[in-house]
Amino acid sequence: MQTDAKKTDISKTEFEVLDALWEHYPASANDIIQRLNQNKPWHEKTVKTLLSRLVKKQVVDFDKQQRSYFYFPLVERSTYIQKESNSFVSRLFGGKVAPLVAGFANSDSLSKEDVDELKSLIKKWERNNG
Amino acid sequence: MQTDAKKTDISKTEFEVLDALWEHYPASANDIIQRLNQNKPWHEKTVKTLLSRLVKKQVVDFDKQQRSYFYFPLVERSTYIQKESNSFVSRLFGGKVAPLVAGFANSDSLSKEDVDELKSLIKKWERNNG
DNA sequence: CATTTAAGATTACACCTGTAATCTTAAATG
DNA sequence: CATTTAAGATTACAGGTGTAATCTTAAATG
Repeated sequence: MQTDAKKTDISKTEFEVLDALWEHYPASANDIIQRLNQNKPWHEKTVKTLLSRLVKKQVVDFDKQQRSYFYFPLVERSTYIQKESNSFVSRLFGGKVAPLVAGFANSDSLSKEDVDELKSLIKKWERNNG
Repeated sequence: MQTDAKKTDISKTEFEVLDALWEHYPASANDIIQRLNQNKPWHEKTVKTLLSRLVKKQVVDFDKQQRSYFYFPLVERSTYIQKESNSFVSRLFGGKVAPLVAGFANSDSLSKEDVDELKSLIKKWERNNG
């Protein structure tokens, strides 16, 4: 059995393409290009290159319909996000998420909504673990 | 006036070297190498290359003493960390930190200490903003 | 059916990265 | 002073990345 823990990193631009795909799929390359171009003026060829790379990295696949492909993600956004978050918090905060939040609090980047949501999920955590 | 917003990214390995420097500085290359080698078996040459790249990126500088250099960081860890955190949370969570914490809660990656610290900083936030 | 599109595949290319090895040269040693 | 270190500078080198342009070719069109 292969270790298979292939650290297939997704680059920042690849992530943006993947994110547009997660937004709605299956999607043709043109769908994705249109969605992306509402924010970023990326060349069509660039987006297609990124799609190919995502396919090669086995994080996206497609169904062939006539001449064009209909892409879909092979990983869930939540899964990917969680992995990235863990890795980020490990690298910069020794794995503890609270200091990250503290940084936001200290730089006035914490909104009332954030605080409300935090309070609510703490309450939930305490119901389950307290 | 130059835009100067030069996005000089620091790579992951560069960050590890910088982190060892933040731990204690000024420090000679050998100091840093020793500190790093308690965890990672990096070749001396590799660490020196990374130090040079950090200097070129103007995030580290040094004072020359005899034959060797004494390095020191030009950016504060907290500043760097905060920038990276903002950028990360923007990219993956639309800028809201609470959903990131929610992810940790849902994957059982939230410890009692985390929760206590979160409660305490929420209390503080409410004293200042509530 | 012949020709034009247009989709994806292939190629490009400079810079970044991880990971060192080799080169220079001033300082330490004998 | 001559020679050996050893510190940093320079060079290396195979991927990865951002950003496309060109090539192939099946499908749409006339």
